[in-house]
Amino acid sequence: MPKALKTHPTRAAQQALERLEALCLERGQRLTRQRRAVLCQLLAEGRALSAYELLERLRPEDGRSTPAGVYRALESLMQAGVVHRLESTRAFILCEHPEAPHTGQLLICRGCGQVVEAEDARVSAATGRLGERLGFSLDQRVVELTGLCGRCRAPHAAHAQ
Amino acid sequence: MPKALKTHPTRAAQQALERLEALCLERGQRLTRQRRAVLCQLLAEGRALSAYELLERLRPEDGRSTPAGVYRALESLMQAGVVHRLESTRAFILCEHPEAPHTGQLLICRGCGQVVEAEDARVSAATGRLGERLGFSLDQRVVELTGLCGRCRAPHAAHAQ
DNA sequence: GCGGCAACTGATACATTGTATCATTTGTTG
DNA sequence: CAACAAATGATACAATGTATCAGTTGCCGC
Ligand SMILES: [Zn+2]
Ligand SMILES: [Zn+2]
Ligand SMILES: [Zn+2]
Ligand SMILES: [Zn+2]
Repeated sequence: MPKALKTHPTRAAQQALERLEALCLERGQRLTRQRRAVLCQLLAEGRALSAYELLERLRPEDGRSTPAGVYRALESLMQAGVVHRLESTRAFILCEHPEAPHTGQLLICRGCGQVVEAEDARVSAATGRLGERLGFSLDQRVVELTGLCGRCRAPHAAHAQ
Repeated sequence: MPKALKTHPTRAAQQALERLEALCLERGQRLTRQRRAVLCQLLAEGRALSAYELLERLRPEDGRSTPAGVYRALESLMQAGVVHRLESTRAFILCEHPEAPHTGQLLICRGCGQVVEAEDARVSAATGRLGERLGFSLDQRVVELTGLCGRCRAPHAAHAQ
């Protein structure tokens, strides 16, 4: 009788979690204890985490977590389209727009670690056409733009969190 | 008296090597034995290699090569703009257009491993504008498009090389 | 050429990230 | 409940990348 792991999410987070869980099921992924736990942690953290950072956070609640387990859970969640992997930082983050599966762009701030997910039509069109022009049929598009976000670039602004 | 490593490049490769070496020097990188050796191997191989594949190939000629040494050489060559790192495969490849430092796009074939480097104005413009729109000042743009190249997609074509 | 200094190297150890394997457990289906 | 596929637990290992520090090398001005 494996009950859900104890977490204390806010009401909104709870709803977000349910929405993500529904999407996983719709897309043919079983939603198991480990997968739910990974989802919870990513939601609670609100930023990108490495697989081993996830593991650290899961261990206290489930001493049986292992690297392989975490990677397997992440694999399933990426399959379901609710998690993305950041290739340039080797981290994982919740999808911000999981309703429709998509090929997005990720903007990563060096300063605060913030990741913003975009779905820019011009970028998508341009990369698609580039593939065509060079005779490639693309099945994965990694677009990761790194720099400083507005807040981190502001000259002497108080660090408003 | 560390003489240059023994390699037997073609005449054309030799010229390419000299051109790359000149660029490294122009851009303020010392061109040492290890760096030259890494450059040679990448040129000889003509495809992307992981740091440890490079190490395997360097060891026979220079038993003192170490992972740290290879990574340091690669770091310098990337600084000089003559080598790129493929984030999505964790490999390194010679730049095809090293004359002008650039933010290019890489197309990677799953079938044959071929990497094609592009400098598409529309993609560059679109990613640049996306960054601006979201208030980011970008300093790195990773655009890696993976799929099947024309040859690998050809239905029953003979494997013409 | 020669001293002095910064950059680079060699050596070693270690840190991080990701997989393989296989016996066991769990969930679903009939 | 039986049977089967999927997922897990446990363990070990593979692949990728860094830290440290003593010693060496290349460069620059004399
Ligand atoms: Zn997304
Ligand atoms: Zn920021
Ligand atoms: Zn290039
Ligand atoms: Zn191909």
